[in-house]
Amino acid sequence: MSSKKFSRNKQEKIDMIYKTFFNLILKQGYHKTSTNHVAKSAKISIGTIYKYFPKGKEDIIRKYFEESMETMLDRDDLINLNNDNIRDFLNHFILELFKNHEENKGYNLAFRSAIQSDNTLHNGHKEKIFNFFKDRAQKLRKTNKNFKEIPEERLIEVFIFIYNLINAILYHHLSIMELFDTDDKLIEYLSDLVVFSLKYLIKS
Amino acid sequence: MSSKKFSRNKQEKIDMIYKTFFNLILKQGYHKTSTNHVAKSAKISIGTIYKYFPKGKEDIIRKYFEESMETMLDRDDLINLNNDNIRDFLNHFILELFKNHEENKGYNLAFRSAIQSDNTLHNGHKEKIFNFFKDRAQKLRKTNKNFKEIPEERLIEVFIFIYNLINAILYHHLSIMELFDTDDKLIEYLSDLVVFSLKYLIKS
Amino acid sequence: MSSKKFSRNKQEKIDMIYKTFFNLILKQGYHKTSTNHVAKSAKISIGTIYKYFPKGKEDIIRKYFEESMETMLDRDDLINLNNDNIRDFLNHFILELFKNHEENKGYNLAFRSAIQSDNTLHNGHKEKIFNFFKDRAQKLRKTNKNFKEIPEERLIEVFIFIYNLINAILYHHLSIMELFDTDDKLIEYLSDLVVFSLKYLIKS
Amino acid sequence: MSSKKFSRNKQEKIDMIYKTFFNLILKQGYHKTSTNHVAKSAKISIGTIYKYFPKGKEDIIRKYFEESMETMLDRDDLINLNNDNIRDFLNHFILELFKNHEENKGYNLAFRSAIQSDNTLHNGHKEKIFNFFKDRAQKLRKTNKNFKEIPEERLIEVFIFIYNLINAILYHHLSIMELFDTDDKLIEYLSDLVVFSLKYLIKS
DNA sequence: AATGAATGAGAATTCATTCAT
DNA sequence: TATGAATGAATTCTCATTCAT
Repeated sequence: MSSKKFSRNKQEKIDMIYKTFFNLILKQGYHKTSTNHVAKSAKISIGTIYKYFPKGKEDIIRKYFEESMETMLDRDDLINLNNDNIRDFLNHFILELFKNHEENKGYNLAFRSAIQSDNTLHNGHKEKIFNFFKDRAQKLRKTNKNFKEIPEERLIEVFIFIYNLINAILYHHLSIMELFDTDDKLIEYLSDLVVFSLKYLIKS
Repeated sequence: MSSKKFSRNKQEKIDMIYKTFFNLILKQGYHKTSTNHVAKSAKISIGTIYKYFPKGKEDIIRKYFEESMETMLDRDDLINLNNDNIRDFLNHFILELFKNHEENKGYNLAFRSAIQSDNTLHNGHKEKIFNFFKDRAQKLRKTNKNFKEIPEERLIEVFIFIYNLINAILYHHLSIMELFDTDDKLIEYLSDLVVFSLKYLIKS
Repeated sequence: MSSKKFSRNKQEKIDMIYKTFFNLILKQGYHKTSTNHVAKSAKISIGTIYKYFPKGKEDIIRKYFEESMETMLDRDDLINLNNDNIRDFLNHFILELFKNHEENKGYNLAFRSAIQSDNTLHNGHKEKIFNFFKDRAQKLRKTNKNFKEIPEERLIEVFIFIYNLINAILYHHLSIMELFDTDDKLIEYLSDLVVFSLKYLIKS
Repeated sequence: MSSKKFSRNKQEKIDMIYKTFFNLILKQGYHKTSTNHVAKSAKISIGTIYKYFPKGKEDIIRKYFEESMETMLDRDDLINLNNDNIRDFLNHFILELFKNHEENKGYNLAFRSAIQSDNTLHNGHKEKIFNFFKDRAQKLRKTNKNFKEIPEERLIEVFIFIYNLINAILYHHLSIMELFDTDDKLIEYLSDLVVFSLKYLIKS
């Protein structure tokens, strides 16, 4: 019971650190946000931050990313993909990315901001994405005739491109949200865009 | 001749600073690249860097950006736009962005990397883009019937979106270049993509 | 006890910084005394100096000055001033200045040295002196007939002049101390000097 | 003829350097005034400044001081001093100091400002003053009965004190000028003050 | 476990001084 | 002689990280 309480406090603190850190990055940019500043803003001692995140800033981002990737991407939707529901899958995938964007706008922007100034982080991220889609591509080529014809490497590249394209549109300079009346129209546009793009990418 | 040599040295030094700075950013990320490090790598004294760029890193990026924006965007292509050559204009515009990307891949990536960690710079950049397209939108609405019907603000937003979309694809996580056999195919894809997108954006 | 030790260490460090800084200024002059040099001499890390004095040298002097002004001037001697004890008051005031000079010779000289090379500091100092004597002048004019006749502004100016005169003699080029056999004779001289001067200043 | 013109240009430049340097010190304080800044303000190249003043700032002040000391103090007034005209001599001496102050207010303040932050300069100054009054004291003790009784060292000290007292009043925090209606009254006050002070100093 | 004072390497920036032209 | 570009040591200041309490 007491350990439960403790662990809730611990998680609360960790969440507080995430929240404060990413808020500060949004306000000031990554390299102007210091761990000491985070500690002061979050009213948590700098010692505690280093207890939970021994490597400091890098650790905060890496751990947040690991948690959020698990939440966002670690599902088995792709496995059941077949000829008939490619469009459904895409809609579903894009919707997930979009929902994640809406819910974690600040966090994700901060993450991207951080990744840009830290090559280690950037490469870790790329590797993670690559492995994720490599796994999915392999499964797809085993279970789906259409995909068997596409070389594995190409399939991975295409998936990554789609993933990046959607993210780029959602995050890049932030101007897109205001261009569509409703979220549904945006989702529709993005799905159509991906289908449109796939034709070029798969065949070329 | 002696004065010529002087001025050549000056520009050579400035170019050397740009080159070294952006190379280092590409290698190490923005916030790990210090002015002193640039000086040492470029074999130029730190004093010289601060002579030409009194505010340090920020100035290097800002000045490079100003120069490259002028080179890249400051032309009058849009003025001659009429009903018949929208597609030509788009092709031309995308080609320019693409050529700029090819020639200045390192510089531009570094610039984007830097912009992500510096909000002042980021806002300056956004403002510059906005003003550029505001000017173009106003000219277009005066000379072209089709555009007159679109509100100025919307037109600016759409242009910015297109600009960002292309840049996002060209720069975002770097995976696109390997997906197309030839540059022409990439350009074709991008043009088609923009035309495809415009339908959604203008009407919505 | 542990908290006591903490706070004692803190004040000890601050005092050590003051002591070292002013000693170095006395030896080398203000602008040749760097914060790093102070840190090294005081065997305190440069970070600690900036923790307690975030604006560096300027802060050290300003804070010391604020503390010493409070110690030296922030008393209510002037309030009880009446017709009969002007001479006593003067003796007392001069004695205070003199004691302060004796005890803090190094600090005060350093402060004056610093003030000469820093206009911001100088103006802050002048303002502080002015406000101090403005307050005293206002109180005096309310409670003392003789002073009521002297315009407030004039009274402030005269007080400041007296204050500066004494300080100038005590600090300016350091030659006075050796001219008098005993401190009492010096104090007597200074008091007589002020009384002598007041005749000129009040009437003119 | 051409050499004459040159030498006038040279002196003009030197005067321009003095003027600019001391004006900048008055505005910004000594240690914030850089030689490069002087060069830019005076529209004289930094190379030229170092031609005339090879040791930089220190040299500018030292040379100006040497010139101004010669102008101000290098006269034989004291030699003819006798019993009857001590008061006249004092008036004359004070008037000289006062005139110098009026004419070179900026220069002198700057000089004092500079001296405070540079111990070499300060010591040089003290030595110069000491030697000047040593010379005068020796002459006086040879020619004047009254002074013979005062030990040479003491006489020098008293002279220096008087000199410093007047200067302190004239320069110290600048508040005196506004306290007297006319210059004559100020001079009178200063003379009386010195006579008043001498009684204490000579006898003690 | 939690705290936050303390550390010091390293980044940004200045400025006296030199030297090629 | 005059110039001012170039230099780099020295300075100010920041911030990730440690460790005694």
